[in-house]
Amino acid sequence: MPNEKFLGEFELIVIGALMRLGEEAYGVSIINEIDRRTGRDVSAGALYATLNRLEKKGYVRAHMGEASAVRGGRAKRFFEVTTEGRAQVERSSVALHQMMQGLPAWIKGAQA
Amino acid sequence: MPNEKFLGEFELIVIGALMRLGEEAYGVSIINEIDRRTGRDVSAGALYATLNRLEKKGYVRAHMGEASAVRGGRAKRFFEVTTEGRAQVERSSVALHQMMQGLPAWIKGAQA
DNA sequence: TATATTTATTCTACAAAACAGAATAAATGG
DNA sequence: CCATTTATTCTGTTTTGTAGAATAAATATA
Repeated sequence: MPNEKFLGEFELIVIGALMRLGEEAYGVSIINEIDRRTGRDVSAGALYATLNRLEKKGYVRAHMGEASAVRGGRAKRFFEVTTEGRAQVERSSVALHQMMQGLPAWIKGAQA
Repeated sequence: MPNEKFLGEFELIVIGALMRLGEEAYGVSIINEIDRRTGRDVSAGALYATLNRLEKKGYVRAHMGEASAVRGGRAKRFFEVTTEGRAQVERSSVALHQMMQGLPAWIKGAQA
């Protein structure tokens, strides 16, 4: 029984943010990136819950940052997408596009 | 506080199927269309639950079909996307694309 | 060196979405 | 009538999505 599941909508958004941020991806920067790109106001709790689930599933990997805070404050936990995670994004991407491609409501979004 | 929510991943898939099927959209044909396009094996229960939820939110509208079954069997319940529903697809589409556009895992899906 | 401040993550709880399988319904051919 | 066919509804569970309070760790400073 091969991999049968697809990523959820928010999971996709979160992984997208990780991919864009690269090295810089941690809690606050992820929240900001999502807000910048989608106008979505994500709470910390919501984000970490999703991040932890994705980690448990092996789609993202985490590591603690150096204690190099410039101004005070707790250490950061950085995240990156795994190869598995990337594959899942592709799977979901394909499914979504196969279903939506050519539909006006979808295309319009694509070029906005 | 205007409309702040986005469609779920499966909701998007289902509405996509409705848009493609047009007049022909009802339980079984929707399940088949989703399978054809995404390889996803959707159970009747899962589909109707989603359809009903979307109806409650005003994103799809339903009407019973004529009693014109060719071979026996219960009447069909046909579904169509509302203007509101179409707008929601667009909203989700924009958000998703803003976040994913340009990422290899997303683009690859688009042209597959 | 206490403690206020800053930055960030974890915890707790709950609502919504996704999903399966059994039950039920309605139609018709025999 | 009753078996068969086609389709929807019901019931229950798991997974995702979400917020807000609590907690943690670091540093500046009184």
